[in-house]
Amino acid sequence: MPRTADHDQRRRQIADAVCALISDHGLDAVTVARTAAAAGMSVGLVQHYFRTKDDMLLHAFTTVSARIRDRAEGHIRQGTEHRRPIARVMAEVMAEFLPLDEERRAEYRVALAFAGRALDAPALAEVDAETARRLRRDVARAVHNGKECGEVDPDLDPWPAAVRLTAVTEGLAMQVYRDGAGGAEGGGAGGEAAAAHCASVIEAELASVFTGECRQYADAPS
Amino acid sequence: MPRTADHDQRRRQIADAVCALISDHGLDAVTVARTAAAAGMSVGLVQHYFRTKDDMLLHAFTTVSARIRDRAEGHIRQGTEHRRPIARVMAEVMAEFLPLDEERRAEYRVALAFAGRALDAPALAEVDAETARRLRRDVARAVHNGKECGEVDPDLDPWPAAVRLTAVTEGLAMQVYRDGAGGAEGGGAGGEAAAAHCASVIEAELASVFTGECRQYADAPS
DNA sequence: TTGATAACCGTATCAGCGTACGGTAAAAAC
DNA sequence: GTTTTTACCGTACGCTGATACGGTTATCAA
Repeated sequence: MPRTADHDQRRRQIADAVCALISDHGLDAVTVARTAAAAGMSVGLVQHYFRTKDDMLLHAFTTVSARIRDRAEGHIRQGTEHRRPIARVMAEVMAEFLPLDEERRAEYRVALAFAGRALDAPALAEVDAETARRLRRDVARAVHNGKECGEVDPDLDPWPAAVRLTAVTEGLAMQVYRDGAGGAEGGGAGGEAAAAHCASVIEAELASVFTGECRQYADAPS
Repeated sequence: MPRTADHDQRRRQIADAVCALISDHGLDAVTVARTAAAAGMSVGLVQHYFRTKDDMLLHAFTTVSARIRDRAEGHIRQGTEHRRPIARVMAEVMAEFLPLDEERRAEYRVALAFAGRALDAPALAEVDAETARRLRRDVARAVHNGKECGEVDPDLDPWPAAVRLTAVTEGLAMQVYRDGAGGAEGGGAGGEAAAAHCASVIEAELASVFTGECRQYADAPS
């Protein structure tokens, strides 16, 4: 066998370049040539790993979606392992989706750009829908689990609750992004005020679902 | 003075063509040539009314944003004139934003496409932010008015409430769009089930803000 | 009637895009 | 070393897009 290279590593490298370009200059600025330059390779090599530009974009979107998903699921898994109150874990997961620092803002820009293009690109739309479905499913599961330990009213239907919680999260993310873009930001004080503000909204929303105390498990020590 | 033409009518005609193209084939499919064809005129005439393509898109976005805004504000105005319970009026306004029928779906596609492009087009972003601000302001006002007639707890801060209500609306719109796109839809039964489902979520959300009965005004006769 | 001005058209121009393709270098197998 | 397969490069090609521009027609003022 001839000369070898780490296929996945290369593809990730390209996907990262795509994301950086989108975040910095928008999806329209993503060309194969620019992507290659940003990834520090030639146009031909990009073609070697992705037959078409659409393949490249799809892989980039799949990658970021997976990253976001994993972060959320990891949060949940760790929370349940440590037997922490579900409402607390959910608060963290929801906050994870808000573009409050520059890193999440970048990620949000990428996600939104792809969401826009997904309107007439079924493959992208499917990825988008799938991640949304999984998130909603996870939240619904969390609410359901909340019943068993007494945080949630046993008569509450988990599905509408999950829909509500994911909806406020997404909607809040949009508002945070729009407001943060225009003016305040810059220093950090404005951002933190916004964070506190959001936290209170999320808290209010969670309080309408997680109405009881966690009676079965004690909070983790640290 | 020479040959005259209705300037605003022409510009609206072009904006409509842009929106139709976006809704049918996405923002990337919008070219000056195609827009001209869709509007039934020549490329040169489009240029006569818009110096650049960006001007054209900006005007189109401004137009649709204004339309959406006016519809919402009209709803509110009419509701307050008829002395209807504020919670009912808000429910209608929020439902107005959900892409439940094909008309709103088309509008939603246009709005989302522009939102995506707004990420690196400050002029578009400003329009987007402005409409969001105004909507939130109107909702906050409605909540505030709710205090005077007894529908809202006097101690409730209208601003976080408005943020919550607009956030769920936006988030719900996204979910409705994504789910409706993939499978069910088609007939209308699925869509109506989704509508009922959404209504219950909105109702739950409104119930957590409008906790009292409207004691000052009677409901309108018809 | 006759300019003058604005509405309107069609096309040329030029840049930037995605992709095809021929070529080179390197590493594994023998 | 030779061969073979793959990683990788640079460029040429075809196409499409936005914009520039010169020309034509219709209307109003004089």
